[in-house]
Amino acid sequence: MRELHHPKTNQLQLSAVLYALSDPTRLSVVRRLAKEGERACGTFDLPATKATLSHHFKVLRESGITHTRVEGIYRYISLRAEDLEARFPGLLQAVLKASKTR
Amino acid sequence: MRELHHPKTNQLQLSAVLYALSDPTRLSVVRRLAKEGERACGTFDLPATKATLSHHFKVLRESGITHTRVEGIYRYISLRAEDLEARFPGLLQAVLKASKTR
DNA sequence: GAATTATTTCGATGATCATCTAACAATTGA
DNA sequence: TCAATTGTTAGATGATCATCGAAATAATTC
Repeated sequence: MRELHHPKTNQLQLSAVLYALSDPTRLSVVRRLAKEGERACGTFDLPATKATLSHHFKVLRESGITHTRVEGIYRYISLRAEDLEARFPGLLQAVLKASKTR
Repeated sequence: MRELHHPKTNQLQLSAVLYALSDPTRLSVVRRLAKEGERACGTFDLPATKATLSHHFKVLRESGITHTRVEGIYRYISLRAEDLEARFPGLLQAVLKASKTR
């Protein structure tokens, strides 16, 4: 298995995080993770092909918003909520709250 | 003078706001406005041509982050801090705070 | 080992973006 | 009216992006 790259908490870039969150599909993923916790890649019901979703998961992971855990045939994605809170206090909660007011 | 378009507070789109803030040049503008208040377009000391800055000011205005006031030969830009707080509570403050930790 | 399942990667496409120069528009002051 | 100042707009360019289908990778099961 290839090693998956996860940036360290103190290396997270605000611009990259904001950019990642600015895409509606990726924000949907983040919301789902916040509400329901860790999920396998294939369990998001979103209007995009698996190739497109894989791309979005990569953007989220490389920006430091999510963590991907490989287990057998699956890849489980989770929010790096504590890391985000440590690096950018209040940001994730504000975005999640804002994302509810459509 | 042309009328400048400013979206209403309840129409602000989270995606557009996050996207606008994800650009380092635009974030610099927002930080300056937050710290020093209303400024004319030409008084930002940023490494870009006036055409490029004008583009960034437009993105900020159309996302609802800033307000542009025309006065004579100048255009004064200010943060719509109250509107942002009303629509997306805590978001601006979290971003501003995060932008200090390089 | 072959088939199945989950996901990534490759290669392509059309769209959007930041950036620039140059031209334009609007206001003010001489 | 002319010149100077401030800022926008037009048009172009190269880069990046979201998206897709198809091929590839990796793990599991038969």
